[in-house]
Amino acid sequence: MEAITIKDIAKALNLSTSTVSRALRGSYEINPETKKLVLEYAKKMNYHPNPIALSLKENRSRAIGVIVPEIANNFFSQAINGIEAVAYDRGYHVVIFQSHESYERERSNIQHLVGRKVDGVLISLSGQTTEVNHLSEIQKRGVPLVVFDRISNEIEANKVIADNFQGAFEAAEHLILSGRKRIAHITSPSLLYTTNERLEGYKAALEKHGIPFNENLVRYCGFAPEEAREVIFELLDTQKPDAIFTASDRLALDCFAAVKAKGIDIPEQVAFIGFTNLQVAHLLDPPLSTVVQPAFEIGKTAAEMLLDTIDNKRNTATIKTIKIPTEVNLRTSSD
Amino acid sequence: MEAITIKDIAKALNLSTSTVSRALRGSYEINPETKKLVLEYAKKMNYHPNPIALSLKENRSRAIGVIVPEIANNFFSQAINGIEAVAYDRGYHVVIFQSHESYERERSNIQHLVGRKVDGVLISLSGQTTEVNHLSEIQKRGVPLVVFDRISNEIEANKVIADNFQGAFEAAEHLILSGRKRIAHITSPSLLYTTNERLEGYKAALEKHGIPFNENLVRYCGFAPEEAREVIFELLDTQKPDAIFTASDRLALDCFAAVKAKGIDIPEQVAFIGFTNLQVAHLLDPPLSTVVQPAFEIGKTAAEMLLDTIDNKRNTATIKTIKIPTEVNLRTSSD
DNA sequence: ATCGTTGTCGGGAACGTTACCAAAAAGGCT
DNA sequence: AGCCTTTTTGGTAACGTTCCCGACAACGAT
Repeated sequence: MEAITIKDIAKALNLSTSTVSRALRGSYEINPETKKLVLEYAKKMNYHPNPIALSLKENRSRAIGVIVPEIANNFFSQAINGIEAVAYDRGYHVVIFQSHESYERERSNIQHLVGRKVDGVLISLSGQTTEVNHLSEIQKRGVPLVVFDRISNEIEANKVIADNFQGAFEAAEHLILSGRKRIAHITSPSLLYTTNERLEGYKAALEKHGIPFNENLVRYCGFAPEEAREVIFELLDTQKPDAIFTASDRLALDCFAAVKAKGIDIPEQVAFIGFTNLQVAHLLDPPLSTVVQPAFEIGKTAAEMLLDTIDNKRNTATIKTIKIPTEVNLRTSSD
Repeated sequence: MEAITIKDIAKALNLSTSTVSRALRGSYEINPETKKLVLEYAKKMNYHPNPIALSLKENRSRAIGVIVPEIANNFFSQAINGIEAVAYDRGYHVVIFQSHESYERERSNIQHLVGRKVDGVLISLSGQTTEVNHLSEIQKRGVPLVVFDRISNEIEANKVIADNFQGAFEAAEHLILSGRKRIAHITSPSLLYTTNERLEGYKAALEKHGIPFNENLVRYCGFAPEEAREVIFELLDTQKPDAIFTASDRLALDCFAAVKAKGIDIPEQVAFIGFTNLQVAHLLDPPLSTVVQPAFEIGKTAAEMLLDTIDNKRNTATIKTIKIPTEVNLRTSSD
C-alpha cells in the first residue's frame, strides 16, 4: 500500500494539482464546494503531505536536532525531556543523536542534521571536541544553534548552562565547613568548559577559607571505563585526601565505587560530594550529597531560545548566555 | 553560505547534470579525465549530496527509526547503544524517539518516521498501547519492523526479548530457597507482554516449590510518579510480605525507596530483588539483587534482524522471536 | 565508403509539493 | 455594448537527484 499524493487526489477528482494543493491548505481563492470535496476525499484516503517533498521545496523540516554525548547519562536524558516538552508544544519534532564523546561522531551527526535540513541544532559538546569549526560552519549556513551545558568559549552562539561555579563553590565550602582540610577534586578533561567553571568554584571556596590550593589534589579524568578507578586509587594512595568532590555523574559513581572497594569509610575517613543528576543518590550507601543541575530546565530554556530564533521572535544580532542556578543537596556522605 | 549542488558543479565545469551525477558515483561510461575533474571540484567545494532529494527520489533514507518509552530508563538507553553500534557499522543512521508511555505519542512518532521514509522501525511498545494497528499499517506499507522487549502478541513481526520467564523464575526461586514464604510481586500494567511473562515465571517458581499462588501478593502499577509509593505502602500494610520481587527498573527504585522510608529492614524483614538494569545496584544500601537483561545485546540483535530484512539478507516470509538469556545477580538485598 | 560498435555526453522526466503566472468565465461598471 | 474586475482554476517551473533515452563522434571492420 503506497501513500497517496496530491496527484492522486487531483486525478481522482479531475482537478489540477495546484487546485488540490490550495484546497488542502485552505486558500481563500478556492471555491468552498471544491474545497470541501478535496478535504473530504483527502480525509477518506488518509492523505498526509510528504514531509520530504516539503523539506526539499522549503529547505526546512519542522524538526530540530539535538546532539548529546550520551543519553545513558541522566543529566542529558532529563535535558532532552525538557527540550521535547517545549518542542512538541510548538509543533517541532526532536531528532536525538549521541556523539559518544567522539569528535568524529559529533561532526558526522552535525553533517547528517544539516543535510536533513533541521531548522536548528541544540548541542552539548563531546569530551573530545577541541575546535568548533563544524559549528561555526552550520551557523554560516544559517542554521540557528544553541549550545548547552558543555559549551565552548570559541563559539559565538546562545548558550545555556548551570551555574557550575556557584555549585562547586557551595560544595567545596560545605566540605571545608565540616572540617575537611585535604579536599580532592576529581573532574573531567580540562578542555571542557564546565570543568574549568567547577574548578574555579572549588578554588574560590578554598581561597575564601584560607586553604592553599594544592594542584596534587586535582585529577582530570577521561571517559575510558577503567580510567576513573585507577585515577582515584592513585589519588587515595598518594594524597590521602579527607574529602572528595567530583565533577560529574559518571565520576561520582566511579569514585564512590572505588572508595568503597578500598574499604574506606564514607564519610568518616573521606567525605564525598558529587556533581550529579542521579535519581538514586539518596538510596546509595551512604546517601550521596550532590550538587544537582536543573537538567530539565536547562533543556527547556535552550529549546525555547532556539525556537525563538527560528521563529524570529528573538533578536539574532545579540547573543546571550543564560545561567541557571544549581542546587546543593546535602546527605550523609558529606557529613 | 548555501550548500553546493550538482547543478552548480555542472555549470562551473560546463557539463550537464547527468554527467556530473555519473562522474560522482563513478560510472564506467564517463571519461576518466572528466571524472577526475568533477571529483576534484566537488571535493574542493565540499560537495555533499542532498539526502532529502535522494530520499524523495528513492523513497528511502538510509536511516532507521527507534521508538522507546523513555530514554531516561537505563534499559532502553543501553538497548539504543546496541542498536547504534550495528547501525553505524552498516552505514545507517539511527533516529531516536520517545513515546513517554503514551499511545498517542507513539502513533505520532510512527507517523513521522514513515513520513520521513525511514528504511525500518525498531519499537518497544508504550505502556498505554493496547492495539497495534499503527504498526500493521506501516508493515502494509512495506516498512520492515522489529519489536523488542515490550512486544505484543497481536503483531506479526520479528521480535527480540529477554528471557523474562526464566529471569523471574530464578529470582522467585532464590527468594523461596532463602526461606521466604510471602513473596510479593510488584509489576507493570498487565497488558504489557513482559508483565505476563515475568508473572508466569514467578508463578512457576511458586508452584515448583509447593507454595500456593496468592493473588493478593501481586500488584500492578502504572507509570504515574506517586502511584508506586502508594501501592507498595498498601501492600506492606495489608499483606505483610517477607520478600518483594519487582518487575522493572522504575518499580525497583520506587519500592526500594518506599520500603526504606517505612523503616523496614532489608533483607532482614523483607528480602528484595529487582528486574533492572541499574548500573548502581551494587552501590545501594543494601546492595540490590537484580535480574539483569542484556539490554545492549537485545538492541544489537534487534538492529541486526532489522537491517538484515532491509538489505534482503533475511527471509521475510518467516518471522521469528529471539529470546536472550537473563542473568541473576545476587547481592545482599535478597540474602 | 558504409555500417555497426564503442565511448562519451546531454536532454528530459520523475519523485511530491508550492508559487507564480495565465486564463477563462462571470459579473459590474460606464 | 465594451471593458475592467473578481472568482476560480490550470499550467509550469522549481527544489536536487538519478535514470532512461538518444545524440554524436571516432573507430574498426567489411
